[in-house]
Amino acid sequence: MSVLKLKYPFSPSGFVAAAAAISTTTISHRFPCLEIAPTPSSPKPKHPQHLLSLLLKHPSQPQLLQQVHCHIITSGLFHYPFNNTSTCLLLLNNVIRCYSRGPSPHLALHFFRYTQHSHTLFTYPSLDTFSFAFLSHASANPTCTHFGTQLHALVFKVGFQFHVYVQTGLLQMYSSWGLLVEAAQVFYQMPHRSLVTWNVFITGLITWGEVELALSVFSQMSSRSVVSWTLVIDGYTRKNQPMKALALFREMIEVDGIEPTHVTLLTIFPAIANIGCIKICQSAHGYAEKRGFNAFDIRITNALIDLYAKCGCIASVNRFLQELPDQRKNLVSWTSAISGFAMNGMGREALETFENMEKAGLRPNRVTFLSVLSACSHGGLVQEGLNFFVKMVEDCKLVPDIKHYGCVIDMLGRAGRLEEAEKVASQVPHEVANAVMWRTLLGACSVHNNVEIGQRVTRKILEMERGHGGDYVLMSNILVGVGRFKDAQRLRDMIDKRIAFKLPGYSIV
DNA sequence: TTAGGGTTAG
Repeated sequence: MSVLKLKYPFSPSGFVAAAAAISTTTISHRFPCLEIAPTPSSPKPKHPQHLLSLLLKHPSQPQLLQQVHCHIITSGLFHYPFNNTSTCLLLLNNVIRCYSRGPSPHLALHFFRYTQHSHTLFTYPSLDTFSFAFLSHASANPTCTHFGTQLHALVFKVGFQFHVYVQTGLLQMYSSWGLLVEAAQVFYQMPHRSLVTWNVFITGLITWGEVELALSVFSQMSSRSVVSWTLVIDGYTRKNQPMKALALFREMIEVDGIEPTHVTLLTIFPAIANIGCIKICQSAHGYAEKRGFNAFDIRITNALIDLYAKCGCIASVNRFLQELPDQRKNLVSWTSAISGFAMNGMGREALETFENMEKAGLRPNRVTFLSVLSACSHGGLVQEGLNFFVKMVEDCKLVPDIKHYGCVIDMLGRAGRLEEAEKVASQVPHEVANAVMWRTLLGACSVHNNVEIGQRVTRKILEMERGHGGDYVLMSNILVGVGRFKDAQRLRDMIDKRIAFKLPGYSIV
């Protein structure tokens, strides 16, 4: 279950021992920081209250945050014995918090290392519970395991091992690393847990695929919020168990009397799409409409466009496009409609929608191009598709990923232009090429009975993956198509020898 | 202070 190993064995005593092993001097040695002390040439430090006000007013402006960070360091602000050190601590905490919520949370750790310098006012004993909660939030990614582990040790050293916010932060940190055993240890050793603590633990379990465990934890909660319900519903949606997700959704409303939020609806829609039942889709739409969700929230409307398309009801997609004013439509609205036309084989309508989107002044992104390429592929619009690929790269300067290449290969392959498809596949950058891309081409070789390319492609696939039984079956079918029955049988025999797996197909219709 | 997913190849 765990993907990473703790440096110290988990147990409170283990951490206390680890904490004891890390003395003050060791900490500053491990956190080398800038040796900056105020000099006559240093800029005059602004009052910490001023910097704090700026941060609180604009908490999500990365440039401002970095300027405050820079000013604190270059002015040596934390070296001055200000009277009101609590303001300085507030400033320090808010810098860490803003970094932890932004795109570069590791910068919070760089900043923290600076404050660990022996000449600053803030060495770890003066930090408060807020500092530790924000620091563990900033460490919640797998690149920060070394720092986070030491942070846990520090928590023991300063005596916050029973503080709900601090421990919830550590729980989230371990969960984000996939260290669910350690997360469980933190969770079960907490004498008091908040609702958020439970939800953080459930989130961690679901993120790493432990949905049944998550449900078990969920069932132990004395009171559950809509967030708790949404989390487990989402877990079952992701696990491809849409009926279970729907059953939980109903139970939430009928048994616990909890009203869904927009997030709950956004979670339940993919489950309904997975079932593909238009009746349930209409019922969910009616529910959202009645509660006023889609009148105000474009995300709900976009998700409904996607849902109707996945249930095969393209008339409703058209109705949304007509009734939704262009001012309300955003890129996701247009892209969802294009993707909907694509998956329903309506290439021309997808292209027309793309044109309308551009007329409305929106610039396509990579997902839009992927949808339109898929539309061209399914609609047999090869030249148009190739033009779109060129437009994406040359006009819009977007770098294609494996899915875009996959679409182009599929498009050429379906049209029987196998040599060109093979050429594109062989030119895909090595670092992004995958077996799926070659498998797409092998499917096209099977449709067009091309043994020569089929054999080359099969070799390519087997160099990458050997356990996918469908590849042997496809190639074997190609050989049967040209009467090479013995070769076909030999390939089928390889499925057993190489322990490849092929789930037999079935139909309930 | 801490929690929950709008669109993405085959």
